[in-house]
Amino acid sequence: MKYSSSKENYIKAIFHLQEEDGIVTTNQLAAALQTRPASVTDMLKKLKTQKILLYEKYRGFKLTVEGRKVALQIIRKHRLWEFFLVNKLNFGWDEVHEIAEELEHISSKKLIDRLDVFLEYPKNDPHGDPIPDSNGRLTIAKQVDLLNLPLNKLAEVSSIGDQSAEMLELLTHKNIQLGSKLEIKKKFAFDNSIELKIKNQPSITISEHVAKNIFVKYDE
Amino acid sequence: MKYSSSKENYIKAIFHLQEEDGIVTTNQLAAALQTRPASVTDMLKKLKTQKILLYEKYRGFKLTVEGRKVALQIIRKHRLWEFFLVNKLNFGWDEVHEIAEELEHISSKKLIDRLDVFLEYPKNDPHGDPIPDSNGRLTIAKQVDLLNLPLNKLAEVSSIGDQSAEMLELLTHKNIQLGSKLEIKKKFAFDNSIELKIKNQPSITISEHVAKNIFVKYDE
DNA sequence: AATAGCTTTTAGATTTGTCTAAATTTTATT
DNA sequence: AATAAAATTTAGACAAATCTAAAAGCTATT
Repeated sequence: MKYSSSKENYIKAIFHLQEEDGIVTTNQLAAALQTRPASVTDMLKKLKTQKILLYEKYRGFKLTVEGRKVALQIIRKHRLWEFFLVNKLNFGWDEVHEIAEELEHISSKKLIDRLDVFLEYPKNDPHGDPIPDSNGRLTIAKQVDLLNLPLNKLAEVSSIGDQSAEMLELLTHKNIQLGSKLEIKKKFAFDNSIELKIKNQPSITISEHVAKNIFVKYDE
Repeated sequence: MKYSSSKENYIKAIFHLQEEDGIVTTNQLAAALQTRPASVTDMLKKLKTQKILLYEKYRGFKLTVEGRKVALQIIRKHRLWEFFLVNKLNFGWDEVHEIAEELEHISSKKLIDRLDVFLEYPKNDPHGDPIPDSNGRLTIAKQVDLLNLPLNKLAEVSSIGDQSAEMLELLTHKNIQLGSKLEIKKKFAFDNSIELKIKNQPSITISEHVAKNIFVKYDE
């Protein structure tokens, strides 16, 4: 089934608020969507007839199983596009949200699955949020800093602790970015420095201080 | 200024019909957009007040300079996205049109210019149609077959004459695709075979028969 | 348990883009 | 030049998404 951009925005907003607060209210939703409570009520009724939502007036609402599925597909698209914008088109992670808000409404499922392949199945978007897979499943991957990543375990850079200009300079120089796939080849007990290999790149060495500030995710 | 998807579709359709037939009629436009003549009239009035269109009822209409500019930006987006879909996401050139119809309405100009950089400024979309540049200019590039491309002149594959399975197999094997940038390194007078170098790839040799069926564009 | 103060919903409009059916204008044909 | 045929426009409606103002329903406090 296809939904209008507007409906998709409601579905996504309800999903996010539900995650955070458990219960979502009309006023909250109106605030999140920058619209009026009356408009929200109108839309809730429509979503109810489309079985996206369980809704009884004055008594609250929440997404159905189907509604959650739709929400996760939209979130998948949003986050994959964000990853694309940052890692392929060199946008800064602070400037991609708005563009992804538009791109997430492009309907082709095939497009998004091909994009996923092209991007090599990233696990997290540039803000570190997890990307649902093709079936809408959110893999709960472990997030650890590089000091705690087991040897030879393939992992993906998911967030950076220290975002100072100095740290970013270092990361740029070593060509480490969000989404980089890497594994640790050696840990030196002497100074806790680490030798690691990023996919398609020669091995590099980083200090304990740097390793502490790079967080990665991996399966299992 | 921003225009709705619907308006953009009208603007683009008028531009294309104008190119082909010189004069565009209400009925033609209705047919092209799969809508009714009455709806077209309604929209023409709106486009007129927005100065996209010169329009006098019953007497015809055509795009203003501004309208043509808008049209070219939409076409630029459409064709760049098509190129992306075929060359990066491995879609067939016959399955990209519909997806590009959606993508062309994404508004960010910065996005499209970055995409252009990422794709290395392709001159033609997968159907061989020229891609307007960032300023909306359509470079009228020469299109010639490989036999007639001057030595050491950088050119871009823009269309394929013989689209048989055998030809496509050969092109796939030699890694020649629409959009490939290449130059001719040597022409052998003996059998008219050609040695050419595709960007980032080792040199290859092709026969006269193949060369005759590969069309390229280049500047000047 | 009454009521004041929120929250939510309804009623009635508005905008955008579309439609049908009827009217108008242009054009083509006799 | 008159009229038949075709093209175009108008008039009036409708669906989607939104709004304002007013009504209705909750809930919290006395």
